[in-house]
Amino acid sequence: MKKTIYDIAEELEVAPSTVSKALNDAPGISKKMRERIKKYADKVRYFPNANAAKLKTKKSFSIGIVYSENLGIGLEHNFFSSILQKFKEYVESNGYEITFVISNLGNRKLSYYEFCQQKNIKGVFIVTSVPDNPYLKELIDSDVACVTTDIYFDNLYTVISDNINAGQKAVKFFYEKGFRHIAHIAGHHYSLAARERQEGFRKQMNEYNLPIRENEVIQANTYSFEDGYKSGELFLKQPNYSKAVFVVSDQVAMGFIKALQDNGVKVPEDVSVIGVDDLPFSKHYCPALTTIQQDTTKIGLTAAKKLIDMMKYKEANKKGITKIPVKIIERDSTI
Amino acid sequence: MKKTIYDIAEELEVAPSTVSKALNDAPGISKKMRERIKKYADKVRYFPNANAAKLKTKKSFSIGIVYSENLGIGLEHNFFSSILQKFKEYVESNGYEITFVISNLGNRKLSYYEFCQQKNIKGVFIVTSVPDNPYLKELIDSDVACVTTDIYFDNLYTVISDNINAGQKAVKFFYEKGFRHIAHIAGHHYSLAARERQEGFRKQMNEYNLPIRENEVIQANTYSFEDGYKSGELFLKQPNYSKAVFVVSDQVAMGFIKALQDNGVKVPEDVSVIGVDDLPFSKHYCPALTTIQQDTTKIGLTAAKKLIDMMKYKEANKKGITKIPVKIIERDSTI
DNA sequence: TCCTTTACAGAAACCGGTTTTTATAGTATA
DNA sequence: TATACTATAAAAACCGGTTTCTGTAAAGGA
Repeated sequence: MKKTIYDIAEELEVAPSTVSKALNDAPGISKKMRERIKKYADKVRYFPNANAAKLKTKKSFSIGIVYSENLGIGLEHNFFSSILQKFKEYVESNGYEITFVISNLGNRKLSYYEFCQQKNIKGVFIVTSVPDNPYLKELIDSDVACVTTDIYFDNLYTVISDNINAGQKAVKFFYEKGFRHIAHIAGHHYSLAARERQEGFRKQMNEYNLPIRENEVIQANTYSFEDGYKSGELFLKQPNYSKAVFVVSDQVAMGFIKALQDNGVKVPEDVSVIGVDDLPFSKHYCPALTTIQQDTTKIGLTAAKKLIDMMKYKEANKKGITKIPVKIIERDSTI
Repeated sequence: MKKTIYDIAEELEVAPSTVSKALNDAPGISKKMRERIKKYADKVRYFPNANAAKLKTKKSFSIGIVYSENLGIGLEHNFFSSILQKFKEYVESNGYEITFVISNLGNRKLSYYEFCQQKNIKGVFIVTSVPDNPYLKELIDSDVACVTTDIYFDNLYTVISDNINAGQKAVKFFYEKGFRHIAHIAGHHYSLAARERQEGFRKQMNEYNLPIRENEVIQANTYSFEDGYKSGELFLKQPNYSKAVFVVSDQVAMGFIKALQDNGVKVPEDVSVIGVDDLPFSKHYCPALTTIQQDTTKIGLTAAKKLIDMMKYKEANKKGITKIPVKIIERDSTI
């Protein structure tokens, strides 16, 4: 049977409170007593009942993950899962555990905030590209520390790739290769990242005084291969299309390239394509994708550190933004 | 401030125990009283403190995930993460939540079993391909219900693809296309799935009385693209190599194919290749991969159902195996 | 009509910790 | 030496539920 603090106390012939204080390094205990108790507790591999402790202290070492699955991709989404993986590693190595914040627990419906209240969760990492959940606002406005990625909210700390710079870097890259006409396959406007990438694209085009052909700014409705393919077909219909294309993401870029290939247009010989992400698979695509790499390791780590700070030191600023630099990975989809 | 059961009791001028009984549908309460209390609790959005409840009842709606990250891939591993995703969806829709079982919590080292003890976790899903963790055995031998995938243990319930059949299906597929020489890129022997796929391969070859050229059973050390590439180079060195190759996984198959392509050997014109998995990217590879699809949805769901059963009904058999059927997806890497 | 059940609600104990309060030494101060 | 202070350990209260025990009024049976 599992030992309680009372067992320890009895076996050592001391008071339960003494045991508690000894194990928690609380004051009011002699060094000798503390060591005796610690040694014994170690020997019998005593572990405190977390529920009892949390009931009293209202503290918990849990960090919530709000992982929206609106698109049905969830953990299979490579970009998010790799951020989450790094996040998880960091917080776990700091003694926290992660819990998915869900909206039905033990057959009762509850909001994200209520879930956190119930579990004494003081900090959450919001990982979603679709900020349309009604529960989200309630959570953000509460006293729960929140960090997010890929979306902005007022009063919320965001860790995100420098997407504007991503757009700029893509244009710069093409410009330096001598291209003067550059097309853009954009993402849906509900995606912040997509909007910013387009913004960066436009900014840098203007900087270089390059004309933007609006018919060559084509919007892909989702981040999918299929919508990339469609955008490729649409692109080919444009008269005298550009020879350089900046695509909002690698996944879309792959579909886009496939459409070109299926229509006899060669990449990179006829058209150069650059994507964004650097998914594990991007380097194995044919052609291997030139892309603007998102640093998922750094995003996950930064988010984790920030969140733990916010939870530890109440005074840490609860809003703001950290932009994670991106870099170009040149491969074979560009000349 | 969050309401407690005492607040409710006071406001309704009844005893706390009465409130508890009413909300839990426990006997000994009149219908009228029960409804009055429930209605009021609903109105003020009362939610019980989970820690207090768990402290007393020792029940929890947590399911542990032992997610081994020895290879540093963790959640980014597509096959596992997609199983996990389905598992998660199912258990969550049944009112459970998932918790990652970790070995340091709040700065204390503890074994998987101790973690579960502490958190009152009664069931875990073990997702790992490398069963070398010393903590694992302790957990499996304990009273915690365990379900796993992709590894076998005595006294443990396993949900796994029918890998032997996968090997057989691959050989059959080639045989029916007229191939009589079939090579196999095998996985490392520590992987159960890899061993079984090879077993199926050999079994079916024997069935057809086809000779197995042992020099064409090449072992890839890991499931990586890179090792696939290496095995491709090695394969090409074999004199008069076969025109049909069954590769242990899609990832390895992609590397394998790349090696052939880089050496001027065309797939499928010169060599037909079939993999196993059907990763999200497999259909986008060039050539699109013919593969034996693992049904991750069914694996995840089956594991979830089984585990919940085991937790609910103690008598449910704790060991056994469910083999999930696989099916061939024919694409462009085979003639 | 009187006694025994039964139904229901309240009181109290309990889960296993933590924290506050109290008691008792031993030590310092006057 | 008497008193005040400190350090330490025990006792008790508490966190917020659940469960058991108790008491009482109404219903049922003789």
